[in-house]
Amino acid sequence: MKQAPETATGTPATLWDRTRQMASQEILDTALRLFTEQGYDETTIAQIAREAGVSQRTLFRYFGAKEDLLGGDQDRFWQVLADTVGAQPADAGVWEALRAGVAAVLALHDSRAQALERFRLLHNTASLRAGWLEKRLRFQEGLLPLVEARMGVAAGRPDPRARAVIATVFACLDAASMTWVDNGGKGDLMDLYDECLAAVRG
Amino acid sequence: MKQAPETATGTPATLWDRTRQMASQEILDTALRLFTEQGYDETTIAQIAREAGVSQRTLFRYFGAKEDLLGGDQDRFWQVLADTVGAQPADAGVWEALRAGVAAVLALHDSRAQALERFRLLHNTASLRAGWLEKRLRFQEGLLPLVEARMGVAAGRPDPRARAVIATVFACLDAASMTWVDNGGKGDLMDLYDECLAAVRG
DNA sequence: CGACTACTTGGCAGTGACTGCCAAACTGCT
DNA sequence: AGCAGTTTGGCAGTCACTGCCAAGTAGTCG
Repeated sequence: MKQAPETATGTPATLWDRTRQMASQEILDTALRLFTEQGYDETTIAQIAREAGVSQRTLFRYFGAKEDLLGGDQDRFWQVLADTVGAQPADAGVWEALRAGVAAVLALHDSRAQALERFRLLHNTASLRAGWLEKRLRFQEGLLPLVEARMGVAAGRPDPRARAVIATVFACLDAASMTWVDNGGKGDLMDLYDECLAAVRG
Repeated sequence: MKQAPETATGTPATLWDRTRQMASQEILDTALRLFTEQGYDETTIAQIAREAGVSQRTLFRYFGAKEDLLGGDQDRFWQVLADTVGAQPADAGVWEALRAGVAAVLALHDSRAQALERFRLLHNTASLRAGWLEKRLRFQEGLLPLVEARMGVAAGRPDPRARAVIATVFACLDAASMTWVDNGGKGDLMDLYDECLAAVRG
């Protein structure tokens, strides 16, 4: 399992990489379909593997856990968010910088419908939500230095403020997306996010 | 498994209730001890059951899941928080009301040392944290009407603001308790909470 | 006191997610 | 073609958790 030397053309170089790519996509599509059709908890790994045409063992090699089958490549999301935040001008405030990052990630979704379906599953399935929150929290910790630098915190005494700001941003994103899902995907998620932040920050 | 008809004296009426109480406490103590000694993931249900002197089956009847073995009676925490918020004067703002609830819950811990140990396990164990966050999110939803009433939201169009406020409060509590743990339990948690909220709300 | 009921317990088998291990199949390079 | 490195599938095993059933124990009524 080496790095995939992605060429600039978008087509991976070797057959292996192409096969991996296809298998991965097939598994992801099958999983999302089954989750949507019969629910997350009611879908077993065995079933996904069978319908995707791979062994369970291979499925677990591609995706380390069942929850990773939803939400596609989350690492990419986090990467984009962190990069975007880092790329904001130095004189931009934390809130603006983070807002830009959130916007960049939301723009990453394939389609509005697919995004809605993902969020719906995420918010309605306890077991999924748990894992998702956990993963996100880990990312929040990773984001910490980036935000701390922007806030100019003293390195000596531990300062909770950066953590609080990051956590609040995600809290607002949660509130916004939950309301969005409850509302059947009507309106713009980013508007809801702004509304949440306004409610919090006065 | 009926309601325990707790008498005013604090001593449960029947032998059954007393036995249940003792078994429950024994399990909880054993679990916390083992978790602390060897870590959450490294401790199996079988081991806890063995050392607590009950069968696995019985253990699962008392506590539905492994994560419930930490944090004792969380339902009580939530109950206290909700009650306290509800008991705040009508003219108190949402933020003050929620702050009072948070303070009430934090005051519930047996000892500072035990609270620190619980938080430490919670923040350092991924699998635990996941379940905890999930449970909390469910509680947040339960708190929603209480907060909405206090904010005077219109019933018609779904409004994300109440959710955002609640989520932000917990986000700050998270940031505060994580920093508290990182700092070895020095200082007052409530002060850190206030600092977080100040950083967020300007 | 004895019987009858209600509740609790423990064991057992089973499910489902997930991991380590090993042999077989396959790709890429010479 | 032939070797080396990579991927795959199957198998057995671990662990959390559940349903089921038989046996034990507490409470109650005659």
